[in-house]
Amino acid sequence: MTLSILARAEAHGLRLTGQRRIVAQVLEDSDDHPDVETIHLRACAHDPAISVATVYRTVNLFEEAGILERREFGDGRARWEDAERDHHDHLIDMQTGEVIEFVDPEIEALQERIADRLGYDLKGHRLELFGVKRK
Amino acid sequence: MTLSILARAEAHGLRLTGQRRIVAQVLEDSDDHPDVETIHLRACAHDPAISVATVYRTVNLFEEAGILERREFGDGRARWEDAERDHHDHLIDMQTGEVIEFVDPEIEALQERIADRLGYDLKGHRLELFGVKRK
DNA sequence: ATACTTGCAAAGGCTTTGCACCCTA
DNA sequence: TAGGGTGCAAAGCCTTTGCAAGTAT
Repeated sequence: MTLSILARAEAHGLRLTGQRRIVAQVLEDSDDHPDVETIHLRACAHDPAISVATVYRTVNLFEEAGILERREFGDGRARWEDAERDHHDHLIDMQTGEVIEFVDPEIEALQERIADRLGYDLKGHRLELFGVKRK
Repeated sequence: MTLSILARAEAHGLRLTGQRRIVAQVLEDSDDHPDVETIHLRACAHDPAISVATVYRTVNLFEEAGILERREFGDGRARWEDAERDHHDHLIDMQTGEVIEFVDPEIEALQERIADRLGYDLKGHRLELFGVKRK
């Protein structure tokens, strides 16, 4: 079972303000990897008064609590997603910025093996493949 | 055989100014993944008058020419390295920012297979594993 | 009631760019 | 010489932060 973002925030003892509930809901409803600007835009649909600063503070807070994960796809801004989503990796189209999610069973094993070889712990690991779509 | 950065710049018809020669030399001599600030610092050892703006313009120019490759390790600034270095991947310590280079033959095959499956061309591909060192 | 949160606007860090001057080919 | 390059400082973007006012517990 997986608790909702809000439930996990509460479990972490975080204060549940109206703004945090909204940001949590927005990310709960997102299947993509929204940046702060996008999250803010979606949050404004619930409460037009919410500020970008609060969105920044909330996602950072949730990240520290292990509720969200920050992604960097090379376009200079952070993307966010629920840390409890099923593990998957990303393929980024360096020309269009498009993000493809995929799962490959071998990658799981490979990542562990490499981390092991190098003495690293890949909890919360990610794989990023950068490429361009074939014509 | 692999031409020097400077030789490749010349081959691309780029104008070889004093500043570009220096930036090329600095990167030729670098075994790490310097950011612009670091490149500028090293360049100043050759010519204290070189400006950061020129370093930015030069690395971007060299990237467009396929001479250098830009890396993003999640710390908000770009790192640069010779595009002709032997292919390798990176493991980034998310706590210290340390960058480990490594090569794994299976990754080569895996990357190709995944790219193939997804219809992508991974020329100039990269793998980034994010983790923290085991205690 | 108190400690924490928010909005606003200013500031920070990295990168790009306009402009006048300078230099390579 | 002519077209491109450089330095400087200003501006752009994304993100963080100081402060006064507001709010969850």
